[in-house]
Amino acid sequence: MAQKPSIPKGTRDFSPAALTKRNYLFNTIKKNFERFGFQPIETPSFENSGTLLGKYGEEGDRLIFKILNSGDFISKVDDLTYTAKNSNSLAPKITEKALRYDLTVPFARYVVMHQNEIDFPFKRYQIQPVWRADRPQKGRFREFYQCDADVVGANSPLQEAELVLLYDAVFTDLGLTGTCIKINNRKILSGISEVIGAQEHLMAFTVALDKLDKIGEEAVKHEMLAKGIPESAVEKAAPLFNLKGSNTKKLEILKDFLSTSALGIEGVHEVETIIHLTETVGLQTTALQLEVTLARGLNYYTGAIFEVSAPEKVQMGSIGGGGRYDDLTGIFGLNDVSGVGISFGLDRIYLVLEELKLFPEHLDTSLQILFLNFGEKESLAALKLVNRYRAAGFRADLYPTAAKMQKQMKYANKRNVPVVILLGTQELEAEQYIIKNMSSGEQSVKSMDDPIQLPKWEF
RNA sequence: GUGGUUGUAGCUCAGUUGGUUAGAGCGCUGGAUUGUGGUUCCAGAGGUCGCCGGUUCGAACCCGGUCUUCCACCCCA
Repeated sequence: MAQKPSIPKGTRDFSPAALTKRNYLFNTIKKNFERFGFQPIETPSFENSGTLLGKYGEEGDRLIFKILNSGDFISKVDDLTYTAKNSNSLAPKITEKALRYDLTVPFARYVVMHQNEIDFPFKRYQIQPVWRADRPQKGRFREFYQCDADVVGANSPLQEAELVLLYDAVFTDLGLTGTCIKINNRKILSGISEVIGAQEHLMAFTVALDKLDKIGEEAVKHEMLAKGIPESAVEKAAPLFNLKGSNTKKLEILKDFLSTSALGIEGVHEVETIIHLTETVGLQTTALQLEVTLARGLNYYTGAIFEVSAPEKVQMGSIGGGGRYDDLTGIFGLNDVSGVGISFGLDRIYLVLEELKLFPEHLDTSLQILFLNFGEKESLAALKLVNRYRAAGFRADLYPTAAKMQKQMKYANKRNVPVVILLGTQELEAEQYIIKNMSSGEQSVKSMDDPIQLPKWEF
């Protein structure tokens, strides 16, 4: 007996049923991307290590899958590095390529490489798998699809507003009501750290602040102090921990709080504009909410930050996120190209739709008609008929062998085929065939000459 | 990367203080039923108890390692 096959942890096979649903999700998102004027691109599964390393912080580098060089790579390593047995110094010498970790950095690379052929502003979308050497958990995999839409070369807040509308359009299309788009601005966060006198602790401050709704106020304060943020600063920031009320009210409080920080006020104005713009157009099913504690990990964001949370009735983290990054292409040598983008967490949205039973019932792209096989002569006639049905746009198939009728019927049953066509010896002689409805058991006889069409009870 | 958790038939799970030949339901195959599926009845196949090693007269059960699963961190979609 052969060894039992397996797949690496954090990876998945997709069955026909699951993939049909996934495709529905992909297609709905794609359709809306295109409606909003985004164009598709694809980039390679793996990039040169240098393109990816150092772009996601130390933590990110650890999670990048590195690809071993081909050939006799080990003999090319100098003795000193080899005998040192240090992974960190050895790895760069034997791995020159790495699997894509996200879509944003390769996109930045793409923009820089193709800057002369791109017409700015460039709106692109990209749906491709990415890989992370993470430890899997529920809704977290080592291979998963990301689904991004970004605009580069336009720094008007109109773009942010458009992206909010795009989120709304997609979730509305999917029938997913009750999602909440949380918005914040990096400049507000910088302004806060400036005002409370913790400028040099901006990162630690935002990371801790981001955890507020998860671990609570006390724990956040504790973490801030532990990270070296002065107690006076934490106390000063305290009023922001419980910022409640409408967006307008929060904006008022922030304006007051940040009055001494030019940067902070700029951020408040940006958020105000985005909220105003989307309110003018109107959101269908999602809510837009200013959330001062929203930070997000990626440190390339410089302006607006978004995060989408699933409807409250389902236990699921964020199902999307994004923001503005002014300097992204800067790391590849192209300055002053502002970008803003959002991302959809496909796997999580899938889980949410599944849990709320929001997938349409008639997604089935599987067989509509199965022709039973009664033997050589009969199947020949059936084959001709199958092709006529196919030409008429039906998904039709002929059972490949003249197996027992019971077996063929069972097969039709299991595959959920709604209609079975019987063309046996008697029918062949009479130049007829029988159409059978598998849910009602109803049958009707048709002549071979009749037009290709199913009775009314079908579909 | 840290700490914990899980693994028995295709699936969901039983399995006594370590004791002969490891069970059930569902599913699968065949038959009752040579041209009619879902129901019913009968029969059958299918397991190196995740893997490797150790303790023992004897291990699915105890111990160690490893892989896997899920969870909490870290981080993130």
